[in-house]
Amino acid sequence: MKNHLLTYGSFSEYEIDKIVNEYSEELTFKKRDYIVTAGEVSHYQYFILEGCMRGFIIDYQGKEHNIIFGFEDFWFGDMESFDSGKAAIYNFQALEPLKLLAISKENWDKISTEIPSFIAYKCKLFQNAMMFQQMRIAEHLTQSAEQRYYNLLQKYPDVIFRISLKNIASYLGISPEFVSILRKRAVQK
Amino acid sequence: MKNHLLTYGSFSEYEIDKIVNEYSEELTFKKRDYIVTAGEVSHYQYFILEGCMRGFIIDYQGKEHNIIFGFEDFWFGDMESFDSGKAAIYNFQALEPLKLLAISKENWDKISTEIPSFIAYKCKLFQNAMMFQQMRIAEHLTQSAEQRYYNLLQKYPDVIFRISLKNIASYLGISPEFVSILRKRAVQK
DNA sequence: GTAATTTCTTAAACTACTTCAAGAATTTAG
DNA sequence: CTAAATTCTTGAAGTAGTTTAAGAAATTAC
Repeated sequence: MKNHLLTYGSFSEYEIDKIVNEYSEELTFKKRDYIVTAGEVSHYQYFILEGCMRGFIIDYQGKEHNIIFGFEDFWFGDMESFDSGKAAIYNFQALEPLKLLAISKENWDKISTEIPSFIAYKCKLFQNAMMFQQMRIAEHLTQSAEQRYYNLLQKYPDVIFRISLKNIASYLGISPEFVSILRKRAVQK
Repeated sequence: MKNHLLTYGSFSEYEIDKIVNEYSEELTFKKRDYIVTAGEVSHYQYFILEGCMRGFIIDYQGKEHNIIFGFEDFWFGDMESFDSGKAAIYNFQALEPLKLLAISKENWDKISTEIPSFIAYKCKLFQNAMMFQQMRIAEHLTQSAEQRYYNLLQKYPDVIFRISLKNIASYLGISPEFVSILRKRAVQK
């Protein structure tokens, strides 16, 4: 996390130490464990030290839809629940054994007041997240399922080794069967 | 804009005055005018005082896809171009006669250093934008075209009076012809 | 190490939505 | 006020992607 803080923000050694060692706690989860469950209130923000996870939403039919994947050096959490104290709408689940740093709402607020440059850091992260999501919407509007699949593989070639076809399909908004067909097509070419 | 600054940030009268009167310039655009053109560098962030606009992207076939609409009290701009100085990828075009406040990169940076609480304000805005986009992705993954259309009408009933069917269709990622069919269906019920 | 569970593949039938085309209605421009 | 341009509607034909079902392959669990 130290590297990440230094890359996206400007902190003193002392401040970094405070954030990482005083205000964060290290947590581990097994594969398939839930870090955040929709319907429950989430009081933490999480930073991935090791492993990967998915964030998903459950629709009115009970189907799961992946909204996001997170790998090393990635912040996540149900921001809305964290801020408002209302029930989370997203689920976050470990796809590999996960090692996280967790910061409670209480400590998060302390950091924000005690370390002014943390706000600029947050700002940068939200901005990046916003631009990322906007690009993802653009991709949904401009590309076919097939194009979205190849686009993902090209942008994140290693994803395929860590995320199951089923989860990739869900993230892209395609049925797993159709991804299977696309794979076959690619082989035949 | 003053109201918006006070709602989402905490500023003194003096600071607000400085932002609005010293660092912003008022611009007007006619309907169909481009505020930002993809391919050109954009050095401004814009705040809508009156009117509405669309942000869109052009795909490899030359087709336009609406990414966003903005009404009164809305900030917009090609954030990526503004930040990096590279060419914008989004177009922004007036859908009604537009009255804007524009803040140049230079002044934007001045505000950020001279008025510390502006960063927290920005942070809040980016966070809201991020959550909004995330919800939009969730809607694309969980809902059919028909559901997305009704969902939009329910959430923003007045949109229909200000935005053409064609532009609504583009925003939802549906063909205008199909929206026409949906409208007919709704009337028949 | 074996049974149980989950993931992936394949194929056939289906459908939500698109594309194309052409006319009607509305808006814009001079 | 009229012509030109754009937007909206309707219908018919087409297709990208879904659904269902069932077996094969891989992974998980004890």
